[in-house]
Amino acid sequence: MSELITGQKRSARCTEFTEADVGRDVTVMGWVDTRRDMGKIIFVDLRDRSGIIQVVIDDRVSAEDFEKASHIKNEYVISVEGVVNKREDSKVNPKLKTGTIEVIAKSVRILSECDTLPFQIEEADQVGDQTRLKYRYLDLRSKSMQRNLKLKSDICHITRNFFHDEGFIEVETPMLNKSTPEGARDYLVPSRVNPGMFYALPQSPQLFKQILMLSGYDRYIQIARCFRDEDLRADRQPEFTQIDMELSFVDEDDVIDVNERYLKKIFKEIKGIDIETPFMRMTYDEAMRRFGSDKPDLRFGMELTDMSDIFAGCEFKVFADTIAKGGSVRTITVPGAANYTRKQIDELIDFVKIYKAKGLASFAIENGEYKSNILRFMSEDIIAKVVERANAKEGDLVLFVADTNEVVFAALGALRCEMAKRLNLINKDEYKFLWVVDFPMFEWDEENNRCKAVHHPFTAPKDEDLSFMEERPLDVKAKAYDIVLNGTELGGGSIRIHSREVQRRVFNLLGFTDEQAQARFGFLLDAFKYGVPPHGGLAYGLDRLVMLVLGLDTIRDTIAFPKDKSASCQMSEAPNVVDEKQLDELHIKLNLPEEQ
RNA sequence: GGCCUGGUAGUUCAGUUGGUUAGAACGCCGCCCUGUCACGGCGGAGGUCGUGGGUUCGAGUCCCAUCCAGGUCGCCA
Repeated sequence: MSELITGQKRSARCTEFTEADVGRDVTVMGWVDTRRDMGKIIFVDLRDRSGIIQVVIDDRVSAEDFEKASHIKNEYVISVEGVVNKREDSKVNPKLKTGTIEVIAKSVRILSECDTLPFQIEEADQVGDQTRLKYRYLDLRSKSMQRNLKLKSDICHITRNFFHDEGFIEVETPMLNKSTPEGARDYLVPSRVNPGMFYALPQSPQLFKQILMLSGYDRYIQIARCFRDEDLRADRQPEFTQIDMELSFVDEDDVIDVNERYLKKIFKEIKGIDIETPFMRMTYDEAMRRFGSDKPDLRFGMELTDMSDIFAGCEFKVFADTIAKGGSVRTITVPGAANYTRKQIDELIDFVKIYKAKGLASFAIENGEYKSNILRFMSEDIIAKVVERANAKEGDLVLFVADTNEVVFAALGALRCEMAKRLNLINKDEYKFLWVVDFPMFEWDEENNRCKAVHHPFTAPKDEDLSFMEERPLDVKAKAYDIVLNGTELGGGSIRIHSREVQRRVFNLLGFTDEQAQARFGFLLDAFKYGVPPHGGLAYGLDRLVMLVLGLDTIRDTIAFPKDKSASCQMSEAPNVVDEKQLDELHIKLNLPEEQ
């Protein structure tokens, strides 16, 4: 049975009624959240996106309508005409916003029935991901998903208002672009009218926003969809949304300043939290040295300590050799973990192996005694120095990793976070913002035996490093900055190169000939011949921002229709195969791997 | 591509050292109930234990392979 809405108009959403409406004739519509049938009286909790109001159906409706109502089940869509009634004190439900009132039905219509559900809506967030995503339309009815999407909408609204008030102009950039093989893999789109040619979906609006600066738009903002064909993670989707901006006639501090005010506003309006500005700033080098990470979580301590000078040339070959080869020995001091068992330490060893560390040495102070698997290699002098520098006290556990700096930082940086989690050292209500600045300009690409841009090739080097860029490229710092919140990178940006000369030098260092650079980024380089303002910008991952504000574990819970781990949509079954005919039109022949 | 964890009723899970007919909660179906709000009461249905193979007198449980899902490393200029 499916009745018409004809002649009815919804008075308001379920929880938009108050005691001021008592006595008023109203029409309410929504989904049946629960139904309590007492035989001659039926209670229905009617739900819409605003929440729940109780409807009472008894002999005040026609016999026909009562019969209808007795067959109502969960998630039926119904409409009820009735009168708002104030509940007696003993019948108030303090759990509902509308708990002091209810609607006494005069008539009931079943607008739509509902099959048996694959899962109960109120339990949706306990259901496995695959089932939730297959029936995403039901999952989206849940309180938590409705809250998440509403909050994301609010954040977008605040974002647009804030940047509009700051003089930013919102401009759309194209979805169909030229592919540039640098960086992440592109999603490709074949062009039917240009056989054999492909567009690429944007990984970010980077080049276009720089062009907009050159064209004089001065301050640009876009809430832009971006695409990257890389493997997925809990916090990574193949399509995601950036809050993308670019500003002209600025240096680093100007970009940082406007964004601190922006984040302050978001947290004030969304969470009611006053965030202190300016945020702390830390260079990349310091972040790596102290936390083993370029996105450190500052909500807890356990900083890394360099022990290399203490162990240089020591008896313990593993440490001594590592140091001699240019690596390092570093530690973290874990408070109150001296009683870790052999088994627990073994778990930690397995943990650091994920990050390529070959092992993990430990040193505990328990009941005034030293316990260590490397104690026999440590002289009293070394022990004293380690205890002092690690600031190790009774009950502490000092964990050592010896390897190349890269591996030591990765392993101890991750271990630091893991131990904080295990020891419950993280205050979930705390928000520690940090600007990580002065990223290196280049890193060495072993595979191609050349320099690679850490950020992207349009990032400006620090003014003071320009003079030695060709001699010592790996020492050059960039005018690049990341905004980090509680150990997650919320966004990043840089001041861009606006000098053709500097741009040419950077391309040369990256191993691009003028011709190659022209072939890939020609339109930008050409444009830059016609008067470029100094400019820079920043982009946030909107979905990640929402995830952090809401304290969610996965970015999927901030996206209405996300992809699963294999980048497929369980609901719509994208991607799918296409007709021969479609491929023929595109002049595409498939060359699939042989089925086993 | 590597590693880790998991896959048992519609859902979430339990299932002992391998041992009769695989359980619970919620949901679902039927009946009863005029103030419930996680309503309650009575009764009932529902499972090729992801798939294939192996070991065994006997496998949800052990072994091998494989598929699927999630996490993670690589990757993400």
